[in-house]
Amino acid sequence: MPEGPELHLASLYVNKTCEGVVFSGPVRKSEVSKCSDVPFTCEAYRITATSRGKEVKLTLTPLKSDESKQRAKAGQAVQPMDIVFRFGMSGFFRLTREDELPKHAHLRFYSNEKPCRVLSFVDARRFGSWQHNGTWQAGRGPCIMFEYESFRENVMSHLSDRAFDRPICEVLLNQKYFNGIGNYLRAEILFRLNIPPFLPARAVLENLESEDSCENQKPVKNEISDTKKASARTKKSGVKEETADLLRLCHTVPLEVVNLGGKGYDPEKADYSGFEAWLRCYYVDGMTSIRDHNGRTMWFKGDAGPMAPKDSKSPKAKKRAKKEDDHDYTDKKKASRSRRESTTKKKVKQERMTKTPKKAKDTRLKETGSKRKKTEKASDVNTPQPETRSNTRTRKSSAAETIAGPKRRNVRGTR
DNA sequence: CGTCCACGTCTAC
DNA sequence: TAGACCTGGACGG
Repeated sequence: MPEGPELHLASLYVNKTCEGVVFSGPVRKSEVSKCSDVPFTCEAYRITATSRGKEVKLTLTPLKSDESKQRAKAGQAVQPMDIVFRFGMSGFFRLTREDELPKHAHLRFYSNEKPCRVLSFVDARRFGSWQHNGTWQAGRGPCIMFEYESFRENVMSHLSDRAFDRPICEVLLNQKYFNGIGNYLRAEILFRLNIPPFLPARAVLENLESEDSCENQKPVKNEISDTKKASARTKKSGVKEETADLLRLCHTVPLEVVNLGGKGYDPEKADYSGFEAWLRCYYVDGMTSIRDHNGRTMWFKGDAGPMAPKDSKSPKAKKRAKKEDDHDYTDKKKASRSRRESTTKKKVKQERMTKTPKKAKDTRLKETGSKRKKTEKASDVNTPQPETRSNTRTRKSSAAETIAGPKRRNVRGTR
């Protein structure tokens, strides 16, 4: 879930699903999580959420009652508490019944309902984190989506910062200036403007206005617009996109994802196809990809630009699958695209660009030998898990999803 | 089975 | 500027 739009969608999800829900008791943490315990307990409290860039803040608000003194005495919270979350690569929130806790539910808030429900912070890879009594992380810039003017000002007034010595695609991941932009957004944004990703950032930015020249057109807003959208579609890349500059697209492109109304980037979910169809560049068949200086895959089309890594390594063009898992709240199915499929063309390109494909940082360790670490893993959730898939793993690729499942994607040049 | 890859930070040499 | 931190899906043998 984790770029600006997904974080914001997560906050909307919490506000929507937890509206009117009364939570009760202590906040509970999984055994495996290394994040701090959250010292909050209360007979009755509510949960609301806000987002800023790549962070979400939950506010736990105790309900009023006459006996606040007694409560305070009993160690119960009286004051609200804020908890600030970062999602890492895999974090999200989910409200479920207590007997259906998701795997990797590392922080949990229990309702006082009859069949109890639980709001969980779920994070398979555990790169996410939280901080109680937290504030927005110092050093992160204004939100690209909801603090647009100050975001823009913050960039334009700091162009002398050495941070802008780097290629534009790498600077776009600098959260001090682009709080909310992540790997798919940088690709989509640069693609819209046809900007070679490895142009020097300062050169790309220095001629932009400090104030948005498109000011009149106002932010994209959460307009669940009516019917005019259809026509706007047809003449896409009309005025708007052509006059919009890079900084403005850092604002509008993420808001497009919010307005898609799904979950954003989340291949596991049923409504991923809407997001997938929205992507024009990232992971799209026919586009080029190389690794930037930090080992992150940059997707683009055409010229890479002068600051491209010399020995440039292009990652293997892998395919991606969406699995049909349907336990979703909104089941709006769509025909799944088959856009990232054939790799034939890319292979040729790879041959040219690839020297020694460096391994993903992510995985390098395992392979370089270091044997298995000690940690005999405790169950992720301290709730007993029905350990259905023990070591007798069956390849499950054939059941459930054959109908419209992954097979589709592999359609090669059948055109 | 093993390898590669993934929406992101962090901190240590 | 490398690693470290993690799990799991897709794919290849």
